[in-house]
Amino acid sequence: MLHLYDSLAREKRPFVPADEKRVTMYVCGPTVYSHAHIGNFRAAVVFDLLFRLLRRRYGADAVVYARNITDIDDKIIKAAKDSGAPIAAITAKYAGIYDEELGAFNALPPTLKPAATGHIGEMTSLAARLIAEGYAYAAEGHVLFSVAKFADYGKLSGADTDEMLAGARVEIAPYKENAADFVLWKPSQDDEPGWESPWGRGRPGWHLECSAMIEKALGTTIDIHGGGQDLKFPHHENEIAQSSCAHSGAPLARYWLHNGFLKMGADKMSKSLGNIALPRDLLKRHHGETLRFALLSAQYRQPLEWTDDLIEQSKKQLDRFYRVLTEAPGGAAAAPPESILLALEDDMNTPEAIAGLHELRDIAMQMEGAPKARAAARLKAAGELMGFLKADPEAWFKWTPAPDGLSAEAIEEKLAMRTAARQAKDFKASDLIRDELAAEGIVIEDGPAGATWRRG
RNA sequence: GGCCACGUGGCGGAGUGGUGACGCAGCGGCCUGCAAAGCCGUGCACGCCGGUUCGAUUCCGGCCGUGGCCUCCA
Repeated sequence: MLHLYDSLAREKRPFVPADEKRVTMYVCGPTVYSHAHIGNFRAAVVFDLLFRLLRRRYGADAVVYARNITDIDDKIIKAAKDSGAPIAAITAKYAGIYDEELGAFNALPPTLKPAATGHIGEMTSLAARLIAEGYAYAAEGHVLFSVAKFADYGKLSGADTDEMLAGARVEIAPYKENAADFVLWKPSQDDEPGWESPWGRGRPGWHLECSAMIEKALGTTIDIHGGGQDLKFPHHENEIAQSSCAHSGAPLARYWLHNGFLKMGADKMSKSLGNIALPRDLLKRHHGETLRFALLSAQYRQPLEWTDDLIEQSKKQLDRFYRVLTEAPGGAAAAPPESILLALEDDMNTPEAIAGLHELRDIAMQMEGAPKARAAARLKAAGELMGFLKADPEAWFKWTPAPDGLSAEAIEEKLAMRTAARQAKDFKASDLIRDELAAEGIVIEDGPAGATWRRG
C-alpha cells in the first residue's frame, strides 16, 4: 500500500485513487525562459519516481501524468524583448532543453505536457464562469479573484491573509476590491503578446493556467497535485480557490505533495539569489544518473544541501552497484525485493530504499555463478524502479563526459604495455604506466581475468 | 511581524519509547609483486533545559539556532 504525505491534511495517508483505471497526477512544470536549475530538477525527479511507483502498481497505461509548460509569462516577454528573439522561439528552445536534460536524469516523459498558450480559450472560459458565479470580478481590463468569497482560502498554506498582508511588503493595486485578491487575467500592452477576451486584449495570470489545464487534461478532481514547497502559497492556494469555486466546491486534488528545497550552503538555491547550479553545467562533468542519485539521496520533503561531495558520494555508491552488474551480467528479469518496495511506498523513503540496494549488493557480491546472477538481477530491478542502473555496466565505468583526455584506444594500448611488463616481472615499468594513467584519472584493476581499467 | 519546517556520529542521511540504519571518509586486518576492487573488523550520535515514563534521541512544554513562505521561484 502506497502512503503519501498530504500537505493539505498534514499527515501521511494511504493512497487510494478515485479510479484505479485512471490515476491522475499534475505537477507544476517549468517556465521556459531560460535554463532550469538543479533545484527545479529535484521536483521533476521526485515526481518521476512517484510516476514510476504508480505505474508499477496500477499499470503503465492507467497513470496519466501531466506536467505543464508555462510559455506565456512576464519573464518570457522580458527575455524576448532583451534578446530580440520571438517568444515562440525562446519557449520552444528552453522546453526542448528541459526535456533533453531531464532525459539524461533518467526521467520518463510525462503522459501529457500541456502548454499554457494552447489553453487560452479554457482560461477565459474559466474566468468567465468564476465571474458568473460571483467569485471573480472585472476591473480596468483585469479579472480578479475575490478571496473573501472562498472560505477555505489559506487552508493549504496555513496562511491568514490579513496577517500576511500586514507584514508583507506588497503594494496594493488600486483596482483590487481586497488586498489579497489575485489576478486571473490582465491586460497586455500593444507590444506585449495578448489574446482577445471579454475584458479586452490581455493574457492569463499564472495561477489560472494550471487550473484550466488541469480541468482540460485531467478532470475536475485529480488524485495527486505536486510541486515545490514554495508553490504552496500563493500558487497552489490560488489554484484551489479557482478550481473549487468553478466546480461547485469539488476539491482540486485529493493529495497534495510538496518537495523540499535544495540548499547551496545555508541558503535556498534560487534564481533570485543567483546561487544556482545548472543541469546543463553539471552534465558536462557528471553522469545524469549520478545527479539523479544525489537528488534522491535525501527523502523528498527534507532540505538537501547540494555539494560536490554529495555528487562524489553518489558516484561512488553507484560504482559499487554497477560493479556487481559487471561481474554478473545478463541475469534473468527479476522482481525488486519487498523491503525496497515498502520503503519507496512509504512516502518515497529513498534513503531507506538505497540502504536496501546496498544490502542486495552485499548479498550478490558474496555469491558466485547463477545465484550471483539472480541476486544481481534483483539489484538491477530494484535500481531501475528508482531510475538507476540503467546504463550498460561496462560502459558506466568507461563513461566520460568530456571528449578530451585519453581515448579508450590509447588506454588499452598502455594497458597492454603494462601487462607485458608485469609478465616480465618488470614491476617498476608496470607501476610507472599505472601512475601515468592514474594521473589521467584512469584506475587500473588487476583481476583474475586480467587487468581492466575504469575512469575514476 | 504572521505562518511553516528543521536541528542525529568527521561528513551525507534514515529511523525508533528500551541492542543494528545505510553510505562516504578514517583506522586495523585478509587478499595483491605493490595497488585497485572485494572481504572481515572498528568508532558508546541524536541542539539546550524541564516534564511524562521503570526507561526518551524518539512524546509534551519552554529556550536557543538554522532555513523557507508572506514578491517571480521546484
